[in-house]
Amino acid sequence: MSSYKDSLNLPKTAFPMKAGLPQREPQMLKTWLNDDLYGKQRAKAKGRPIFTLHDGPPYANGDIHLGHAVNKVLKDIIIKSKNLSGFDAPYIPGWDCHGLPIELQVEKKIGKAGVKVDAKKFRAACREYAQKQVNKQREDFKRLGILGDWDNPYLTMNFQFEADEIRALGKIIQKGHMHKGFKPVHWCSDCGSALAEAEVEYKDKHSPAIDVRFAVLDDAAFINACHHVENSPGKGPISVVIWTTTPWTLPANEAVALNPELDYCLVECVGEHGTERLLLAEALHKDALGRWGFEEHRVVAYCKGAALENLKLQHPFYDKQVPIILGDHVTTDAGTGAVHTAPAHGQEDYVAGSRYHLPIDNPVGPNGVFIEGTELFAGQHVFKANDSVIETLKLKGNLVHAQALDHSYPHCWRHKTPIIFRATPQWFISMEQAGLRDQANQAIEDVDWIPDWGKARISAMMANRPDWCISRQRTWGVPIALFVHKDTSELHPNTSDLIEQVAQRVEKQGIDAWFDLDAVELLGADAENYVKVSDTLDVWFDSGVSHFAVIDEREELAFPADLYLEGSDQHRGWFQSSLLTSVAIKGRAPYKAALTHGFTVDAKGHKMSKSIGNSILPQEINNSLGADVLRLFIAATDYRNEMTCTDEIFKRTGDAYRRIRNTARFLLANLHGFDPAENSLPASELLALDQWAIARCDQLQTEIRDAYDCYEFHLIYQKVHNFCSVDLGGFYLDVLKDRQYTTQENSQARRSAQTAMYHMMEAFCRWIAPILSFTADEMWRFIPGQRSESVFLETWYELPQVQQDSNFNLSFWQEILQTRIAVSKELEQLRVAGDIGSSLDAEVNIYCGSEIFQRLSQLEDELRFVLITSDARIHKVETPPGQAKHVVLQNGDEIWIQAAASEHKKCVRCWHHQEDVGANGEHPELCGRCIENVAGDGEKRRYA
RNA sequence: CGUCCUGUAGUUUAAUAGGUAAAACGCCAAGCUUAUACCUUGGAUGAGCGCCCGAUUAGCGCAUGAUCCUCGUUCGAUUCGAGGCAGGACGACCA
Repeated sequence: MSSYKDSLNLPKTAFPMKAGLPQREPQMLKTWLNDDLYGKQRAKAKGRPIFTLHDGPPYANGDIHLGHAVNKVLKDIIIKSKNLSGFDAPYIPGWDCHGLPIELQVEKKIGKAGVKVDAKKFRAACREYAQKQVNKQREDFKRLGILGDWDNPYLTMNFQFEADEIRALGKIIQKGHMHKGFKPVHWCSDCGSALAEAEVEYKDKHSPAIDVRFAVLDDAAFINACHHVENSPGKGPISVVIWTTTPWTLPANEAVALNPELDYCLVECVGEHGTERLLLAEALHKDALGRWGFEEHRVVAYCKGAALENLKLQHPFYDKQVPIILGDHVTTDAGTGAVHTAPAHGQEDYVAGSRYHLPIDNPVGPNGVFIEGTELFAGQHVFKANDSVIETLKLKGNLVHAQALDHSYPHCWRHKTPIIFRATPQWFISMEQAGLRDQANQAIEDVDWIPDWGKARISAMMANRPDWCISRQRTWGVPIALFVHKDTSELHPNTSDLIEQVAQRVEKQGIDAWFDLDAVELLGADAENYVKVSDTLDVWFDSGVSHFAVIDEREELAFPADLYLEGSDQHRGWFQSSLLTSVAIKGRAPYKAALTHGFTVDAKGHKMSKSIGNSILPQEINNSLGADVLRLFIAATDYRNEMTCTDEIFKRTGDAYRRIRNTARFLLANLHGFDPAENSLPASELLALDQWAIARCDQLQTEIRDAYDCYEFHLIYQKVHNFCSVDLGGFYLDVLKDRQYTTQENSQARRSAQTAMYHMMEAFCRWIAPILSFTADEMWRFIPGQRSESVFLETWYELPQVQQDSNFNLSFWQEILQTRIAVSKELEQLRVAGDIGSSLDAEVNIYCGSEIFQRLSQLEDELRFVLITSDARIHKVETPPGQAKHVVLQNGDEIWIQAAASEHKKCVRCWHHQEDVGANGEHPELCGRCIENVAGDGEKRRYA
């Protein structure tokens, strides 16, 4: 009996069932890197149309998290699928290397620049630190199976990048987009320098809170503006009352802001100043009057804030007049609904002030002391000056009320002292000056935003954004390499040439070339009239010019990029900074399409974060399930929304992975002994079922390629997984087993099946390669036949054309499948009753009308193989026998099924129950078919 | 506080100019032992409330058939509109 087992062609393969990905992947990776797979891929793709996916540089600080993995893997899937589609799709990874977070890390180690170490040493330490971070992150990215030019990434701190960034700035100046202006920044008078947002912490502070009169100059005009006046407009001088907790900012007052929509009321009050009329927001007037404690008061008139725009007010202690302006930032949370506006001392005030073209005069010096010439307060520190201001207000009779208040206030994180807002000169890229906003809006139209709501999002941001302040007062950054006149602040007339000269030096020595530069070297005698700008560029400018410093510089990339792909936070970040610089320099967006993905969240839909402790590290998954499972998860999830990450989901993904792997393994195992060059059959000689399998593959391949082209990877996962379970496991491969195992090794019947499986394998390996990269390339080496060293050097597989025979077309097989399902249900009944075990223990009779009979009988006596029963007969009848089970198929066809255990003996070789088992004395345990296969010429199959 | 996005069985995803909401996984059971740490077949449950019981398993009854909730348009809404809830992205505010 066992001797017959040896006569079967059982599956055999060295491709392991157990993936062992955590161990196997690093080995595979080593091979890729040692063999320079990426370089070989580039060489092979040379001359094909270029597809440029330009990498957005992650910040070179800290370990990578799941979000990084999602981003990089999505990029990698696209790059790999584009290469398979016949593009030359290179991948140049990048890193963002300058900026505050690195400075802070380095400060912790060696101290603050300019205090404990000199700036040059500090920058060297930053460079070294950034490089270490890059190296670390690079290893983690590689581990995910991402193929790219890891030996030549772009770093924003590369000398060439730094030089090109300065050139890019030059171009933007040339096109007239830059201007110098003032902007209030967080300022610590103890540090004597600007603070970044991250260096500010909020604590409670004890401040004076005062209400101040701003007298109205033209009472008549004011009363006229009111929409409702009581019987009498009242008596006494009219004032607008503001409330502030920073009295020291009053010297810089340039306006009083009202909310245009808000209702204001004029209140006649009688107090120590006699009778007067005060304006304040109606919603706050009860609170305020309670605070002020007037003996008598009544409302005499009402108006909207909008009605008072541009009326002039008298400054409470200076001889100057300031306008009433309007702004939505004015609220009724506290105060009087009238906001004292000092553009030099507040972000909101600055924005409102620039809308009204108010002066931004800043009377406060870097040490927090009022500068010389400041009337009344020169030489006083601002917080000490609060009392003087209050005294002055009292003297002038313009103090309505004063009290103390505890509130949250920004403090310097180093000195723990309160900080101030102070207007300082800064460089801007103007949105209007040379029409940048309009051009950018136009450029947005020409980009394909995926998903499409990305367009609305970035448009809204573009419409609202203020001028881009590109200057920073930092150490680790690319310099704004400009010379300005020491008196006029004008740019040097030769700025364009000078920038190029500086860029050439930076190209050789890095940014230190600028900081070390003696102006005389470039300007000669003129140097004494000019100063070197010491500001650095905003790091968003760094990455924002990568289209200029990387895409234009690298010959393997093409401008504009076909695709930028980042998280949806980058609509405000990199997508925007890149768009603005590109439009400013080149007049168009740097990308044809911008694709965004969502963020990783936990089971409850909460964002993953270190502090909550709900984050899952990619390294953990690599080491437990393997990077391919992580990649499969990323592909299987619709990345446009938030991506939920839980242990259960990863476990399910692992299950799905095993299904896919094992299906491939079974295909490979059945290709044992098959050499495509020798043994494959032309499509026309394949059995009908094998032709169907190839046609089905072809159909699926079209769907998969479409899905790759639309970046809908989750559909690919669904389709491939369903194909493995439903088409292959549940049907084709199940049916094939008998033919594979029992027919002669080199028979047409078996070679036909192997030919189909071989083509299937070639195609299948490529389908999954962009996603399950390690597994696909592992598999690749087990597919028989001559082949290149990696699937990543290939393009999509061209499946042989099978003719769609009208008798055996897809709908025919659909009907067979339906019949099979119906028969299975009947067999299950027998199984439950204990009549049969395996389906081969049974035989079925199918009764039907003549039309269906015509179709089903096409398979002749091979129908039993499709049904995996020992016998299957079709009967054309008018009235079926009563005990047959009536079934209506999906297409509406009616059949009647009768199934029963076979009464014949079981052939020990093929397990079919046949009448002729034992008929041959030499092989008493075999059926006739097996005897033919063991001792004769071999059985013939035509259909299945 | 503003702009934008998302919400379908336990899980991941489908679907419909507005027309029966589907698949796979998971779960339970069986079969096979010629894919064997695999594979096949079948099945149930998918939302609530109540009853029975010492408790479990099971059983019974009512209502109802998985598109976040509520309204609206419609013969008909998962789909269109409005409002809410929850989560997310980005920003603003704290005078």
